[in-house]
Amino acid sequence: MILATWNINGIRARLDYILDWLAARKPDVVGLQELKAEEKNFPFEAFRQAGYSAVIHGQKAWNGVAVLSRGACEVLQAGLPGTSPAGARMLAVDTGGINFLSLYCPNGKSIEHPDFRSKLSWFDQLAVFLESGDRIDKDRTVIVGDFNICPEPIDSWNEELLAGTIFHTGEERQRLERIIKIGFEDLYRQLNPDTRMFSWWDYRGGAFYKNQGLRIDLLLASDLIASRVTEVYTDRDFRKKRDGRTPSDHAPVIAVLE
DNA sequence: ATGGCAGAGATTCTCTGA
Repeated sequence: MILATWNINGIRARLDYILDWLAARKPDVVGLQELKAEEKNFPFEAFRQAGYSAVIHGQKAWNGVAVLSRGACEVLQAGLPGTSPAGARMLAVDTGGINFLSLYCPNGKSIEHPDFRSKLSWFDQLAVFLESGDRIDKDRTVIVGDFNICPEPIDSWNEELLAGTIFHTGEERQRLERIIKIGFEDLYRQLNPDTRMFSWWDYRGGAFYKNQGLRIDLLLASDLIASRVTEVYTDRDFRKKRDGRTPSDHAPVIAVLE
């Protein structure tokens, strides 16, 4: 079974690129983020023809999350309770016996900006939701998405330069740690304890070819599911321009389960 | 090489992203 997460930076601008990726990697369940579209503009039919059902929680212009699955999806929760002003950033479904969450966590802009405090609150609400056990069976849950936090110094291209700035603060890292302590594993780090590999590179300044990136796109899984994982990798080829098609600034991250 | 921002929305410019 192949699970994946991908911030695709605009579903309408990226559709052909995503279809190429689905054909190449054949994932079973995919969490998508940053749809930048309402449900009425989501290309359900193109995904159906590619063999995927889709459920989405969208909004106009910004944010938006979806789950693609080869099997049927039952929506467990659309939107994180208590956070509606922050936008469409969470969708939980049951598919293939797994509770699968696609998250687009708030960015926060900078530590001085009001959005930074909102970001921390959003993570607090997420922890409350997960700890409550309402709607979600924690023992068979996978949480994927763009967390907009560098978990550890190894996950940044330049911790020395960026320590204490957005994505690199103790307050953010404590929030992520609280989520993980509920009972999840960071699948990439579990299988690759010492590897520096990123999932996002800025479009600007040649950041991709200079490998100035961050690992902010994560797959978390309950211990039971984590024990079945055999391989986790960033699909770096799909951060490159392909056949003249523009990539997202994030690469897909893929986990293989036996 | 992977090449030097990009997408959406309201109007040729602003806002946002990480």
